[in-house]
Amino acid sequence: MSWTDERIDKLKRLWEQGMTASQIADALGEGVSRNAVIGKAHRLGLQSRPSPVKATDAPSEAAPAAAAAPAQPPAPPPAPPKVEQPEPEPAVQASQPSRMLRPGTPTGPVPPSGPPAPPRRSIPAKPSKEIEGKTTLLDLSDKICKWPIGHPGEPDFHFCGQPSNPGFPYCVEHCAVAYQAQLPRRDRRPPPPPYGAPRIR
DNA sequence: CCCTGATTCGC
DNA sequence: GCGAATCAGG
Repeated sequence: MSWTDERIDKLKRLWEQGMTASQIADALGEGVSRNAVIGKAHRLGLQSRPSPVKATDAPSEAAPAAAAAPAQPPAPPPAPPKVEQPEPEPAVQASQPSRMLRPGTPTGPVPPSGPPAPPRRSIPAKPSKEIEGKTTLLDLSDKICKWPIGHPGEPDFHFCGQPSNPGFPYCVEHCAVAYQAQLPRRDRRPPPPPYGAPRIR
């Protein structure tokens, strides 16, 4: 397949929107590889994005040096999984599964001392939600609606937290928002995907 | 293993 | 110009 203006345009938009090369690749359709996307993106002079590999660092010997501070984490907001066209909705999402949602190394309580901790009860270590009243990153599971409320970085950013629609990352309510085929508004079926709805892929 | 983007190089 | 193969880090 060739790079028509149309496809190039789509590539640009999606790339700048923060989609990964492979996501863009299969968004562009069959016969487009991740490499093709990356190659084209580079040839187009699109802004390179944080790569896992950034070698080309040749410090001779003494080279501790403070690593550059990551001003902005490389997690721009891809939109929630629409079935078809992107549409300005909650333009925020916890996109990739565990990889991106991973809270990172537990910086938590440091077990300092020798004596083995006696079995504590009475305080189930599950403060965040019950106390905060908000569903945070740490509360998420496959049973919890991960629909973002607010925007990442904002102080009160949290997640919906309702029981998720089994098989879906969101509750029924938000599934209805997230999964919308681009159909004429007339015959757009109002009800959200029911249990066991076929997964789109 | 999976993923990521970057680069190379034959076509 | 294109993209598979390869590289290299997460």
